[in-house]
Amino acid sequence: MLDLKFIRANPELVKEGLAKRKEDINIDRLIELDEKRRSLLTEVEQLKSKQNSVSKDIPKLKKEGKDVQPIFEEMRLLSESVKLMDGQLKEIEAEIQDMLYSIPNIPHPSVPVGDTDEDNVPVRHWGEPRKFDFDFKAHWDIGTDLGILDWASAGKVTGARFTFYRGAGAALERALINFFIDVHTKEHNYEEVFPPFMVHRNSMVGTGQLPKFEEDAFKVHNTEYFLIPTAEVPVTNIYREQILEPGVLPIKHVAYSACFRAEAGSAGRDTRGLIRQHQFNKVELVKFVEPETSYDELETLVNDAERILQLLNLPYRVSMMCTADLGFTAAKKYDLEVWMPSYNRYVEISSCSNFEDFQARRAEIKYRPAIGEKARYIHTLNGSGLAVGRTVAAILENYQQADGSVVIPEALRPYINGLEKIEKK
RNA sequence: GGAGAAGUAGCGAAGUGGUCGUAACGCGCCGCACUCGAAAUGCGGUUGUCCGCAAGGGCACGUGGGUUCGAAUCCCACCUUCUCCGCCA
Repeated sequence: MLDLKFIRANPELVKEGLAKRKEDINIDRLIELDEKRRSLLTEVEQLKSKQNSVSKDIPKLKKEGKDVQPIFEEMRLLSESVKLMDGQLKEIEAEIQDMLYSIPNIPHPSVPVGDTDEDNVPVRHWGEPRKFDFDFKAHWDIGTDLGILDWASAGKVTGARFTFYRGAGAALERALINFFIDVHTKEHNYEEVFPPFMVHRNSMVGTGQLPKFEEDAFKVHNTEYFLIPTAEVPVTNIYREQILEPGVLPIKHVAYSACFRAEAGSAGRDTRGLIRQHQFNKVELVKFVEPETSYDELETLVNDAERILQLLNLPYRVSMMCTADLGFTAAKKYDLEVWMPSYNRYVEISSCSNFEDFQARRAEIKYRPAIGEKARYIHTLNGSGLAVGRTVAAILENYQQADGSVVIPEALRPYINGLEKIEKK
C-alpha cells in the first residue's frame, strides 16, 4: 500500500510508476476522494468538539440545578448530524481504502521497464549447463522410472498438480529442507521459524495477497482461514501492528512451510512435473530492516539464496525482473533461475524482493530508530531459499546418469544418510 | 464441543454512566540532582494515530454494532487468552 500523503504530494510520480506497470488506476479520482474526506472530516470534528465541550458542562449545570432539557434537545440534533456525517465519511474512507489496496508498488528506478519476461535482465551466471552425451530425460520421467515420484497415486487420491514422493524421493525432499535451513541458520544467521500453514484474512491483506488475488488462494471450507501460498505471509505478520524497539533490526527469519496455490489462470502450463503444483514445499527467507539499508539487504538476500545453488553445484543465473514480472507488492525483484535441461532454459527457483514499506504500511509494522524518536515504517524483504520441489527437479535432471540413476550432490549426503546415488530398485 | 473468568499505556493494575484517558498507583525505561562511581533516594519525563501551515481539534479501554445529551462503564455479536469438563495426535 502506498502512502496517501505521498500520492497527494506526488501524483505524477505515482502515475508514471503505474504506467510502467501498465496499470490503469484513476489517481485523480483518489485525490478527489481524499479532498472530500478531509473537508468532511474537519466539519464533523468541529461538531464533535462542540459535543464534547457541552457534555463536559452538563454535570456542572445539573449540580447548579439548571434545566438541562433544552440542551439535551439541541444535542440530540447535533448527535444525529454527527452520525450522518460519520456514515458518509465511512463510505468515502472505504472507497479510498479499496483503491489503495488495489494500487501496486511503485517500481524502483533501477527496475527495467518491460512487457514480458523477455525484458528481464540477466545480471550474472554461475556454473555451466551440462553437456549430455546420452539422451537425457525430464525429471518427471526420471522420478517415475526410479519409483520416487508417483503421479498416478496423487491423481487418484487428490487430483492433478499433486504428487507423492516415495522412498529416496521423499527422503531427498526432506533432506533438502533440513539442508536449506541449516545453511541459513548457521552460515547466514537467520532465526528459524515454523509457522502455521493457515492464516486469517487480515494476514493475507497485510502481505498483499488479498483483497486483489483471492482467486489464487485456497480458502478452507467452514472457516475464514486461507492456506498460505508462502511462509512469507505468516512470518511477516508476526510483527503486524507492532512498533519494534531500537536496536532489534535487522530481523532475519528462515521458515520452512508447505505452500498452497490455486494456480488460477495457469491451466495447461507446466502440467507435468514438479514445477507448478498446488502444494509444494519452500524454505523462505524474510527480513525486516531499516529503510536506509533495504537495497543492500536485498543484495545479501540474493547471495544467501545463491549460496544454496552453489553448494549443490547447480548452474543458475540471476535476473532482474522487469516491470511486467515484478509482482504486485515488490519495488524490485531478482529471480534465481536454475538450469533445467528438459526445458533447455533457466527456470525460476527463487524470487527475492524488496517491498520497501509497501507491506509494512498494510501490516502496520514500524520501528523506533532511537529512544524518544518517532516510529517509522520498516522495509520488508523476502526470498525463497529455495523452492524445494523445483530443487528436486533440478537435481534429478542435472545429476542424472546414462543408466537412469541420479547422483546425490555431495553437500546433501550428510542429510540423507550418506546416500550417494538413487538407483532403480 | 460444553461451562466459567478475563481483555485498559512496554508490563502489572485502578476506574462499573458525566466534571482525571495528556489513564490513579506500582514496575520498567529516559533525563536531572545527590555520589569518586554505582546502588538507594528525590524531582521531571515516558501511547499511538488522524485533520491542520499553525493555533487547535478528532479518534482509540480486544474488535464491530447498539442504547444515551453523554459509554472503559449498560446491551448484542464476534475475536483472543486462562481455568475446568469432554474429545483427540
